[in-house]
Amino acid sequence: MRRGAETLFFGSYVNKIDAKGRLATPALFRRALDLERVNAIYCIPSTEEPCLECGGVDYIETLMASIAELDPFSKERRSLERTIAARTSVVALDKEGRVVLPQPLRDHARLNGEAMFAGLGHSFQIWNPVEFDKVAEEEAQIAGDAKLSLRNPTPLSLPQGGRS
Amino acid sequence: MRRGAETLFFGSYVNKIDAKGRLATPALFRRALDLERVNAIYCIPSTEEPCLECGGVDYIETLMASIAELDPFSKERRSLERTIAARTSVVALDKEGRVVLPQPLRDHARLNGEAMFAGLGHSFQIWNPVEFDKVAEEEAQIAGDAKLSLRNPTPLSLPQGGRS
DNA sequence: TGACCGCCCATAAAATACCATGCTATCCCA
DNA sequence: TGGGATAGCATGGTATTTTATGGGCGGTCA
Repeated sequence: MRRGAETLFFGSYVNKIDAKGRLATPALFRRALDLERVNAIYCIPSTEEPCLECGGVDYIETLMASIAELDPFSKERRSLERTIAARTSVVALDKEGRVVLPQPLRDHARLNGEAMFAGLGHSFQIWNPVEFDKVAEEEAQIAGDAKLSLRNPTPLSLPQGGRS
Repeated sequence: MRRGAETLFFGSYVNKIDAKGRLATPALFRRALDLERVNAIYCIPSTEEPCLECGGVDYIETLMASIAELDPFSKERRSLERTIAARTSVVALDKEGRVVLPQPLRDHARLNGEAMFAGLGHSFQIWNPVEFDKVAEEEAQIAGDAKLSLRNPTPLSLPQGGRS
């Protein structure tokens, strides 16, 4: 089982979409994906934002597994199955690691000339860079407050002793 | 699991940044990093100061794990994931233990000719030495006061809570 | 026919591996 | 105790590989 930070998605990258609609997946993300197993990424249009929720086969399996734990006849389960499984696109990579996003996905994320990959750990998102910038600032504000409530907060800046 | 003082980051070091942007990681820090597992350091631009919060794979995993404990659908969690995972750069070391910091990181920490590594125990920071000196005096004052109130006045016991 | 898709190859720039040098602190042995 | 050998480290330059990006070509399906 692939576990550990080397299989996580970190950082953000802006790549171009060429005339044929091709978009290079960042090299670091390709390494985090288990492409040996399935040479594709799984994309779900976000229900809340103009972006795509994406991940590799591990990601979609984890998602489906958590749905499977719900009561088979519950309303939640059925609506989750519809909004997730049915809306998920499996997008294959070419030999150079590029994907061609189906038109509905491109529309949802309002993509034109370039696309931004934003790492989220076990998954990542694809954004129009302009749209991402719009939410980034407000985002940082919320995160700044939330950070204080973490059990293991980010190390603060107390310098230890002098310079040697 | 690697736990113990030999895996902690202590001391401060100033190294040069060469024409290609390469920067040697201090040898003692390299030993504290678990480079066998992942040959890289993880760098996050500090939201509060012109410096980079850095650590090895253990550091980022601890951070991500504490975020993972939050409600998966809360706004706080999403914001933290985006401001931390998406802003984190995974920077590989070359055979000599040097890193090349991406331009956005160099800009954030205002680095030019040289960079300072400041140990923080489980993580470390990278500063422009000049900027560091600006805050060092004030910080030493706070740390000095805090130490007086500790029952075990060792650097290891400095609470990670607040720089108030 | 024409839009589209999967495959192949080309290329420039950027990232990375490889090799070399000089300095410093340490060790060893006379 | 002193001085030469040694090992580790920061640093510098060069070669090789990756990576993002561009385009071509034949097949397919409506």
